[in-house]
Amino acid sequence: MGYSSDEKARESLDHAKEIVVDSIAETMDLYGVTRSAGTLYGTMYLEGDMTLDEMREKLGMSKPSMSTGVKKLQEFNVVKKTFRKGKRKQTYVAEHDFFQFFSNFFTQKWEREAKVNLHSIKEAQHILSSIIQDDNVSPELKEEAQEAYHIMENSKTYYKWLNKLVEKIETGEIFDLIPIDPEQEDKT
Amino acid sequence: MGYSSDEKARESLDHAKEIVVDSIAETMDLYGVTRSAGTLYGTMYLEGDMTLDEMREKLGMSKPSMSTGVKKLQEFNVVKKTFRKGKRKQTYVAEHDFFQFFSNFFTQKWEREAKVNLHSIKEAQHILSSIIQDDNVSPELKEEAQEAYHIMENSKTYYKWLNKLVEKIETGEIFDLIPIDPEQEDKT
DNA sequence: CCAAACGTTAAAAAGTTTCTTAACATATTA
DNA sequence: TAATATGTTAAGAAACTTTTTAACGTTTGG
Repeated sequence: MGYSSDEKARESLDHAKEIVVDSIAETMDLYGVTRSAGTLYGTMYLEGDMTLDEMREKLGMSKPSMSTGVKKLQEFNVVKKTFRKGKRKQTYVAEHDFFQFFSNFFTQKWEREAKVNLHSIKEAQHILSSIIQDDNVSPELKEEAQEAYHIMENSKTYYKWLNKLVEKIETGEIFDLIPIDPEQEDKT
Repeated sequence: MGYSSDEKARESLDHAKEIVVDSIAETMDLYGVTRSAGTLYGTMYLEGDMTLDEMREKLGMSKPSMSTGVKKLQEFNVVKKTFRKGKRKQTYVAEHDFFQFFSNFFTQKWEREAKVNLHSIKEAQHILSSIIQDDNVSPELKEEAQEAYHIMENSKTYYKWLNKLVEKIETGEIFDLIPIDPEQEDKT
């Protein structure tokens, strides 16, 4: 039978994976992804495509948790449904290109940030304009309105830049500007 | 006495500010900043420097909440202590340059992400190497270890790129690569 | 066509975070 | 030095989120 170390090796191997999965979960937590969703992503990243039941067994959690977790990850565009030939169960696969992950995750948020804020600024500035143009308003209030208007106007520059950044990322142009370092030797 | 619209104007003005503050809070929420911390930042952004008591009054919350909220924002490097001459109370000021905000906020997180994950990968790969080199381990396990090793090795490329991105942002080089659009006329 | 499998939704429970009140330590000024 | 102001810490309460158990509808295979 041989392979006397298999049991220990299995344990070490799982432990090694765990270290990285935890680490991924911890860092995703920085961006507001819950720990369990992060763990789920990390696990799928290392284990390849999985069914809900496989996830449940691996993480020791309930199936509905897996279902909602996967759904949340799908919303972030970092997990997709797949089909495993001949299998009845649905499988899911994690985005395994971190550059794509970065792109999907952040551009979605930045796009939203720019859109939401530019919209509010428009609305607010419309109100402020009325105040500024109203002759029955005291100079003090007018000035305060002017100042707020100006601050908002100023911030638009940022949101426009953010949209540019998003575009550069979505087109992949960002990787011309900031090149990806060539991979080095696999010194196993 | 004149300025017959002042009362209404005050209300409109506050409402206009509120719209933008809410919007800022909502979008900061996307990155894992709590709603109240976001509101605090937004308020300080529009109102200028404030004392804890001014914040408390403005947001209708307790002073300890303001204290911890400000502290959290300081951790993100987007709020700083200031001194208001002649005043005893400490004042705080929000980073009012959103480009600086972006820089401070994201580079901190990306730096941490790269550091934490590269460290775990190193640790995990060390374990995996032992398995791969152990002749008492079955080929199946070895292969699995190899595969995990390879995935991890591969992901290092991303973290290195992230560090490059951080550097480009910290040095401001990013704004040569993706220029900030010149501001346009203030068409009040 | 029936029985089992699968995934999701709903409601309840558990856990976590945020907020407030109260107490405390430090600094200021009268 | 005493009294007050200021900011923080600690403990408890409230609110919110996550997780689980249970139930439901749909699909699939015998």
